[in-house]
Amino acid sequence: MDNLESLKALASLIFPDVAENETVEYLEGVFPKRNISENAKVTRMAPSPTGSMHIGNLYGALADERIAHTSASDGVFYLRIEDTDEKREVPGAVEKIIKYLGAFGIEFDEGASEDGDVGAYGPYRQRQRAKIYHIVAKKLLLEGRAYPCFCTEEDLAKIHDEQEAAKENFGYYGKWALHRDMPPEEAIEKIKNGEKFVLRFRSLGNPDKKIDFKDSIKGNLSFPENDQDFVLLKSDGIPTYHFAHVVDDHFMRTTDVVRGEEWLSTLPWHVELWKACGFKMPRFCHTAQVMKLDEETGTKRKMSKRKDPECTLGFYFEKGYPAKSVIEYLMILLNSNYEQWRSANKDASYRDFQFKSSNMGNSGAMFDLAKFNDVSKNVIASMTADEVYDNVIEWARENDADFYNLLISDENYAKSFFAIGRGGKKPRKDFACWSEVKDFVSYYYDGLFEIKENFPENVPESDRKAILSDYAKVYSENDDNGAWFEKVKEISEKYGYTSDMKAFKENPGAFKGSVTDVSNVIRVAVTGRNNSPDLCSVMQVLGRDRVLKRINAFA
RNA sequence: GGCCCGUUGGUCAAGUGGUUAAGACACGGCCCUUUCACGGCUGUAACAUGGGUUCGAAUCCCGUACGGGUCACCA
Repeated sequence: MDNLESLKALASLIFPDVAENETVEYLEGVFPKRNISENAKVTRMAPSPTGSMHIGNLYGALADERIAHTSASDGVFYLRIEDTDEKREVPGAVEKIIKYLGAFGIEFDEGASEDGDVGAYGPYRQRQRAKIYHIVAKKLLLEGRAYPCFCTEEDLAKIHDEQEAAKENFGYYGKWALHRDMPPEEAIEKIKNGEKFVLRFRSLGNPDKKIDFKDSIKGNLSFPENDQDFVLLKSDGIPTYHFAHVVDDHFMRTTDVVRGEEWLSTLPWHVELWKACGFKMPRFCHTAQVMKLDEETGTKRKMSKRKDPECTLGFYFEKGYPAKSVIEYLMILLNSNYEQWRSANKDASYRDFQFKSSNMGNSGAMFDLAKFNDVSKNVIASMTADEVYDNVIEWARENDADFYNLLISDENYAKSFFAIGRGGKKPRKDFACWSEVKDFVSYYYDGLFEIKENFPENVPESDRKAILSDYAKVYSENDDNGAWFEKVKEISEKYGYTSDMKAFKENPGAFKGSVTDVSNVIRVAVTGRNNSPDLCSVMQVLGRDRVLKRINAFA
């Protein structure tokens, strides 16, 4: 090859930062194969710091984390920041990502962190890795697998238009690849003239040929070989995703690339690039997207931050859903057999579940808020009163200062009403998130107490007054459930409301009403509503003064 | 439009040539019950579609429709 010398000249012109001895072999030595057990998997989360996190990011992160940490005790899950797009970068996004994931209990073994990079395979922020990409790019250039392209945006738009007119595939490839065969001397001259350029991959693929590929989730796939001369390095010398992916996942020794299925369409690019670089490909898991039913069109679509509030992670914090609820729900979406396992292992940590990428669904699961609420109710139902109290005040401190002050004004009081119906075998499932709590417990506080619902309609006002004044006389704060109900029954019978529920059900017309009506009279007076947990327990928590005051207000 | 992926009740799904086609959420009924919640029992409801292959197809093959993804110096 007589143009090897000019190729070398071109390479040193483009990569003045790469020294003679800085080669791919050198990098192999700097980032050696990881010394981990055979089954151990290395996965990564690789977000771009361009905006707020959404549920899809968390879904992916959880999949990555579980795959690494269930593979072996020394599996590695790391965080790499894909900050190659300077224009779209949002300041502080990295910290936010780390904070949010931490709040959901997802922690990294290595990579970018709030205190800088941790681990031997860094740096973990791509803009700091420019030299590494340049070393690999130089090798590709010298081997004829990369070339500079001087097309402007307008040139590319023109190609696109021509392709559209000719009904050919879009892109920079084959005969459309204008600068693919430019002699190195000419390129050198253009660069010396200060012309802007990108570094493109020189594809040797033939789209008439198919290649087979095995994905850990999708199974066997088949697609045409790549023929696109896609961009490796942008004009600022920073790599595109495609090039960064191959270089980083190789030198960070990722064993399993877990990413969204939107990457499936560029997989042929990556396959060819891995080969061209001479790197051994990792395994790939292309995960399905979290979908949402569009109310307007009735069709499935990707979750959208604008249309779906539950899409952003902030939603869960604002509503006060426990992080555990979100994780539980995502685990159900991620691994189809998780729910079954959970019902057999109620108290186990989700970390004890044997996660399998082959059990991941291969079509997009719809996010179902009703189902999620049920999951969350189960999570909260399994908490102790103390845990509920701690969680509620933590949420209220951020979101409802008045409620927070009420709760902390008497901790034991609050804990005693959270304890009602809790801890038994069949716990109540009253709320799915902490923002629902206030309305549910408002009647425990005089300042929030109000009559929200009407007294039973079939009880005339005169009866109502009589019932309440009778009950006020016999009420004792020491009554247990049995004693309490006996008193209610007695009053019921006295005023013609039967306590024989069976008889009442068989022939409701024969009675003025039943003991249900009588207890509801008391219930409305005491709680302001028709529904409440066990009334006797509620009154025990409220205490003698509040109960009598409220009853006497209507007696 | 090209390429790729997908399609089992309203939703999440099990299922890999022979099943009365699981289970969960939601919805209805019944039971339990002082209301609500919980719990128990129970009901309605599904293999997108047309052709093949086969004794036999949700399952294998081909076509069609529909949905999704992608076609940037974004990831």
